[in-house]
Amino acid sequence: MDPNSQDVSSDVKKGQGRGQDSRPESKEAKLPPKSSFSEWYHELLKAAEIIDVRYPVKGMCVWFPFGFALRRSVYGIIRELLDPDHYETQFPLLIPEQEFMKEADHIKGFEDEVYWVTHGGTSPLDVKLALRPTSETAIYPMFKLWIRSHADLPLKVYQIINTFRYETKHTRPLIRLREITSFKEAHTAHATWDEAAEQVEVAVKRYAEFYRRLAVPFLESKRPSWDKFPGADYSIALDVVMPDGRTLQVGTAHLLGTNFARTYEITYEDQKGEQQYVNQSCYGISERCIAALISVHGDDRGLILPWLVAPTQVVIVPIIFGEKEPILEACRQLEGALKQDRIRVVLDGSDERPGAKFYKWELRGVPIRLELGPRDIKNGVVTMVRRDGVKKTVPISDVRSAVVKEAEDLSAVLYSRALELMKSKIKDVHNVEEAREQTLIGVARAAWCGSVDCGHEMEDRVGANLLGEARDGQQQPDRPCLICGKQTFATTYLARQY
RNA sequence: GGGGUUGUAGGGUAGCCUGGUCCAUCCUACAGCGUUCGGGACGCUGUGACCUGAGUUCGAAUCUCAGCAACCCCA
Repeated sequence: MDPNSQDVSSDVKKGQGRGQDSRPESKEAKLPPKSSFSEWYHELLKAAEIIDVRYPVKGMCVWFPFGFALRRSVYGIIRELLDPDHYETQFPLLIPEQEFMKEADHIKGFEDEVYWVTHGGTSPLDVKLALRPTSETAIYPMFKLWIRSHADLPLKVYQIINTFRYETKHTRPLIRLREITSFKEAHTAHATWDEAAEQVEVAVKRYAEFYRRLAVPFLESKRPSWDKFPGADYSIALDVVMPDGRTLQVGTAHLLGTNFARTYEITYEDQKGEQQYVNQSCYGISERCIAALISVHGDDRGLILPWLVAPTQVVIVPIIFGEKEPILEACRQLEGALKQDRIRVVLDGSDERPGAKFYKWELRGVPIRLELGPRDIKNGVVTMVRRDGVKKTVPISDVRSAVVKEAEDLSAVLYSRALELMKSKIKDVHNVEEAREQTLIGVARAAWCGSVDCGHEMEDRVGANLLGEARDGQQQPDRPCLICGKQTFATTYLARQY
């Protein structure tokens, strides 16, 4: 007897009764559809065991082991991209008040969001200590000590650490947190402004490569002056368009010039023997990159992870009929072969039924599933199913190469699908009314003369934020600024932001 | 910043309006045993909860206040 049909009939009966019996189709807590993005997102983080939001402090979450494994492989890419010319370091969490309060613009940007340590045990501290909301004020006093001459430049360091911000807006797991657990911040010092500015470009290129490997397309803008990093000359930002049309800032690079160097007296002796201020840049990525990764690729069934970062890249599901051992043995051999290629493979030998395993591993985004049953063994083949649904039968002798090829194809498919989706959510607009409508469902691209007044007015009248001057758009012909009508070739993105 | 909603086993819920029937309902999960296994198996047995604190009351999951936490909407 098919248990499903049993269930359906009992539901029909009960369905006419009260709401309590509304456990229809879903035998198990299923994911809400991705079209209900917010619910889907929260449910997926829990169901796929990325983040446990139940920790009893607002805005602070726990990484599940699976989520942490994902974090590890994602941040492994960042390390790989930075390590050739950056040193990884670590600076303290606590910053003394005097250091923190030195840079006026910087303080103004963060003062309402800083947690303060005021006591050691029961004794009040003489010097209050700030929990870093970001580490400029921890790092730069040390830069002053480390940098003596032009031979010490350029200096490039990064650290992957937690930061704390007392967010007053609603917190969201991975997106808006009071403890950012995975802030990768890089800090560089250079002899000249131009070199520092060039470093900002290098940083953006590295980040572009990073997101390319995650198969996540993004927008690149120069933030408007009122939205730049506190203490920066300018800021470049990357934004991902989320499924609901809002944008998520997933990376920033700031040109600090000599602003901090003057405050912290970071100088070097140039070739003529004169003291000069260094020029600095800094750039950061946080766990928002994982929020973007999850949100862009996932579907109604759960995560879809690119091969490169999937904690489990291949799952082998034995299909057992009758004799158990020969089938398991064949699976173990397959597992061993894949492990030789350093593929992250799991043989699911639990006594759940195959269907249940399929759903479970799909939820976790495993890119490739291999099924091995008596029929396959008899024919000398393996059934291979890609996470996006493509199903094939391959000779067991070819499995290793076939897996690698499918993995590459899947990444390519993910990227092009994500890119198409992003493009479909961006539209050129020619007046405020169009902009307002478009930003309800996606991103608007509009002409902006670049003046602060027009910018603010545009934000007010459209009811969305200016992401800033688009740096990745195709050259636009001159068009009239949405507000003042002045001809300009500059383009800005407008969006509702997370 | 403003407004709203909510907090009952690991997850989802019923009960709350109208206090006693509740050592709290159902689904799921989990543990043990057995039969199973090509898309969410079944049977039997078992485990597990009223957010925290104060108050009202003979009596509080239920009413009041405060705290903590979560979600939604608007700026």
